Amino acid sequence: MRHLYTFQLIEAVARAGSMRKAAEDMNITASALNRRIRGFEAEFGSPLFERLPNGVRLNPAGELVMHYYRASRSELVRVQSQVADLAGERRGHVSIACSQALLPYFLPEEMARYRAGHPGVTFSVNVRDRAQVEQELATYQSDLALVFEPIYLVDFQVIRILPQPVTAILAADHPLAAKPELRLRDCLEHVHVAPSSSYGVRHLLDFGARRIERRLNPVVETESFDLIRHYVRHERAIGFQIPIGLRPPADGSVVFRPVAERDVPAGSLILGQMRGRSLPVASARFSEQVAARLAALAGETG
Amino acid sequence: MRHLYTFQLIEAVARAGSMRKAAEDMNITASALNRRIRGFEAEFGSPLFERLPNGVRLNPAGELVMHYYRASRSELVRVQSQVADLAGERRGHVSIACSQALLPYFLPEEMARYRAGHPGVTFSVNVRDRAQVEQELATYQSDLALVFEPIYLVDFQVIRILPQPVTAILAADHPLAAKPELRLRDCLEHVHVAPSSSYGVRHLLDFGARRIERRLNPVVETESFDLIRHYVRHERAIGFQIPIGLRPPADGSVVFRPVAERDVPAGSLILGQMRGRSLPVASARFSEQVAARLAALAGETG
DNA sequence: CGGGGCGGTGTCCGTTTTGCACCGCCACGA
DNA sequence: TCGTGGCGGTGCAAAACGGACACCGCCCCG
Repeated sequence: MRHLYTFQLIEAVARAGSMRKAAEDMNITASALNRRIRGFEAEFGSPLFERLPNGVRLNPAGELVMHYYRASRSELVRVQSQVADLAGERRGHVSIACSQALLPYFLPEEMARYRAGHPGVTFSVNVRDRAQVEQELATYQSDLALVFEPIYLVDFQVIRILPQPVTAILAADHPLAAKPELRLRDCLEHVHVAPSSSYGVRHLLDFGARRIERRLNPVVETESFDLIRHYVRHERAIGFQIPIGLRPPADGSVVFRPVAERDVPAGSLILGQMRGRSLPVASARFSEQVAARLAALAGETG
Repeated sequence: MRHLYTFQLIEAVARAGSMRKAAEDMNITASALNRRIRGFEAEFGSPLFERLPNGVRLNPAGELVMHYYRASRSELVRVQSQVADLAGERRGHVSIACSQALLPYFLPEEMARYRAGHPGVTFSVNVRDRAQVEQELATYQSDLALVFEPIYLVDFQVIRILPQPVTAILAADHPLAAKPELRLRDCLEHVHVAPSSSYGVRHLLDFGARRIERRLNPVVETESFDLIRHYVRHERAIGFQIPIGLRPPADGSVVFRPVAERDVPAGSLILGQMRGRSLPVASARFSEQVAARLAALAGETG
């Protein structure tokens, strides 16, 4: 939309940290860019950038303006999607920031189910750290977040919570596989593999271990839940994951056992959005579907 | 702000109902206006107006766009006022839609008190019908509403309520002045003057009268509370008003007596804003001051 | 059946914006 | 210490954009 072009330029400058670089990114000359920025600053009534010897940086006023721009832009695409909706087009786009555990089963199923009813709707899925999620929403890069144990602050608005106990993954012939529920102490005494510390599951495990004055000692530490899941087939190790990311394999070679909640507290899978924002129709509908599904899952187990 | 100029034109067209009239209002030619509108429609992806033989009218898409524009514009002035605020300027503007009863004492006092601390802040006060208030807020023409018995719907967000019993105004030597509280029946048997039916006080009186199967029979019916207040000095009549609009005159010629609440229910004076909107700093601060004052008044009487 | 008001278009022209060349400034490194 | 390269900013000419004017077809109404 052309009426936001100046803001687009401002954003580019803020991102590049220099007018010349931003000008190149936006395929205009530095002088034209410079003039637009100064023009806007004059019209707005206050500078948006600190001029430094080696570039520029947004000042507080600039931050506010950028916030206005992002909100404004997202609001506009919402209006456009509403208009498309009332023209009966049923088109739209949903962007989701999510945790890795949602990738194998939950999200593909939900997206396919939604697309079955709304073939015009497209999706983008961004895997994000539990710490990055809030900013992802705040900068309007994603409409929805579906995250395990997010570190959430004021701007994060919870739509629905699903408790997820930490679950151990073991080979079917692992000695501990006989028990219906595992104690953390037992797990730590066996060879185990764990996600790296930026993940919620690891956070909960570390918390539980500290309580009994023990530490995790993973033989493999990785960012990939996939790797963990497959590793337990090769060495008799214990992996950890949350139920929503797990389905028992057809051959029965791997089994899942909950870790006792008195040892490791259950975490929460949270569906959320940016506080106070009204989502585009497609995102709002999809969010309702997911919320309903989470509610159903909560009903099954609890 | 220049980047919203097209929307300004769209608004003018929507208001005028015709491009040519709007063009005249905006001091450009109809052709230029026409092209901007069509240009925007093309860029936006959908027409905003129904073309009728004798003009144009906003279609639903256009309504949505106008809403976006108004929200966007108000958001921008909010950002500007925030920037002014962080520059320590303490400037700003507060617009209030209010009922007539607030005009003589409450609002002047509150505005003066606020301006004593913030001399850079200016006010606009719009007297509005209790039915018009919501739209006033929804179109961002006023930031705040301070109204007696508003007809409020979803978009109206209540900040604070102050109960206001209907109060009779009589000459000090009126026969009923001897009683500390008046019954509605007694009032109706005397000569009385009343506000016209669009006012909350009248609404409550009518309601009370219907309950005892009587009707108001005012010898003077007027939109002016001032007129009512002064009329009771000239003929021995009973007028009606709410306490916040009344101060006993120094000469004691006129007295106020509450009407029994079992006859006429107390109404509510309501401070509100548009739901979900974040107000400019000045308006938000003023709203806090008024809310605190209303709370203090509620404490005194209740 | 014509006149007046409406939205829309073709053409011209002025204003605005852009690109190019260049300035002064500052940090950095030979 | 003195280039040197990158930075933001500016003067000037060319290009692009948007507005004004004249005019079209349409429809309502007298």
